[in-house]
Amino acid sequence: MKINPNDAADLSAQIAEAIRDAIINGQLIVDERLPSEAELAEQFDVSRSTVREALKRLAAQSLIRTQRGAFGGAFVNRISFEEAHGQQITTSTLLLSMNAVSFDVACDARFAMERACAPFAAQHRNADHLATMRAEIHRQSQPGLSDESWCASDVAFHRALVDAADNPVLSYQLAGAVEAMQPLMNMITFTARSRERIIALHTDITDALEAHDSASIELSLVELSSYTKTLGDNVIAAKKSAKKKR
Amino acid sequence: MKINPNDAADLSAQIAEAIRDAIINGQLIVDERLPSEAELAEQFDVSRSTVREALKRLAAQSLIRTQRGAFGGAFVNRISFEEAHGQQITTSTLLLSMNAVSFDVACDARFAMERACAPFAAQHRNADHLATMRAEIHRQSQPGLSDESWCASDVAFHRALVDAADNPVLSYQLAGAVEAMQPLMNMITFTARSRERIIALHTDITDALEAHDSASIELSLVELSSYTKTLGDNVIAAKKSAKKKR
DNA sequence: AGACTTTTAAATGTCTGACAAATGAAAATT
DNA sequence: AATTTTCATTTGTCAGACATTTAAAAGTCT
Repeated sequence: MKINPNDAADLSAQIAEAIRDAIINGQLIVDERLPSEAELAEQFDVSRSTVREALKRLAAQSLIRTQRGAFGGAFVNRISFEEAHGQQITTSTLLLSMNAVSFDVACDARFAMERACAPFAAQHRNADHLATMRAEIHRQSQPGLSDESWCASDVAFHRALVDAADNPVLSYQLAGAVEAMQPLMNMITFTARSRERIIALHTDITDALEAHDSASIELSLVELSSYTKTLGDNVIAAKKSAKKKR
Repeated sequence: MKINPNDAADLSAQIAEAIRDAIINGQLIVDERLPSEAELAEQFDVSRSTVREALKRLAAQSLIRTQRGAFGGAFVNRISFEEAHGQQITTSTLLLSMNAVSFDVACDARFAMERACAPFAAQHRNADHLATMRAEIHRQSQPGLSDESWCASDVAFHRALVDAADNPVLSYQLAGAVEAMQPLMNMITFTARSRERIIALHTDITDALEAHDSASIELSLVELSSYTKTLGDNVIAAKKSAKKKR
């Protein structure tokens, strides 16, 4: 593990990169203990503070975890789906909000990926998934449901659909996409009529899932996507006309 | 922006979280300058080193960038698709390698997501995409191509297909999944016969893309997925019997 | 001998103070 | 007016100190 003196970057960034590379290409394995900060400082010929800054960078990416005390230190961390998921949400949310990603583009991506789950969900769904989805549909039909609760229930519904695919990699990717969309979805105020329409599609999806009918799930998702985009476009149009009036 | 004294976590982690939250919920906007390290140290009532460790955590997630000199400082960073993509590859690669994700599960996820792109790719593909894909197919047909070059060309082919969808969000998600799969794909040694079969499917996909025939693309992708899984299973079976013999 | 307590060494977490290096604004010079 | 120099500000790095945590090791008691 060497650092390149020609590299213009900060020492702490270079050291972090060197250790990161060692982890990625397997020179450091899961749960292996890194040398102590003092030893690393000596190895890289830098001060302990510089090593610490490098380690904090790695900790921020869940690549290592640290433990205080004797026999403590920095250990290569087995990154969990949950941790990865949390990071993905942060990144994706900011990516969408900072890069002026249009509602349509985000919506297309989200429903397309969800559609990718359909065949597996149709195959692996069990009674629990169906029960969760029907419970959420029931909650969604409740009159007087706040917009916030409606959205939360919507997420729970789709999350159950994704989880039905029984593929942790898909769940991780999808859950990230769905959650990152939330701030955009929150712009929409769901009227009673639009809720009714969405509930009908949710019911179709659940029925199709129960019948192991992947094609029908996909069809309903496409419809749901296009309907959601229509709602989004209306919000944008309303904003524009409000601006004009002003 | 306050830190919670009851929180058991390190001060630098708490401070990083406080600033991260401020960025996510819009209290700090893109390109806004954060207070200097000395000022932050005073605000949070900690030393400058602690603040610096917090800032390095944020820098590792591309949430801020720093600049030296007068009028320098830490600025909220507009995270680019490229940066996010890089982070996703690191995370996804480690996730797969560290959590004993089976080849089948990863393969399912990868091709399912790629399949999600098909309708958009069929709609938005242009001559450049087709040319890239045909060029990669041509490279793949070259005899004596190393396994490494074969894999690189395979990635380039699929990347072109994904990019044809003309949806940056999908591209970012997919490219991550495809690249994260690489270490697993590298376990496979592609025989001349298996290459031939894959090239045939690549050709089918490209033809279907040219014909705007989304359904055919999806069909070929499903076949490609199942064929790739077969190859993977063979490798695993071969390993197992080799172990037994030993 | 075994269970409990105390000590101790090692490691991370935090603080202080210092200097180096970079950088853009302002002042001085040509 | 253009160029150069100075200067204040800010991050990057270093050295050294102390606090806190932790588990092993040593000691003590029953």
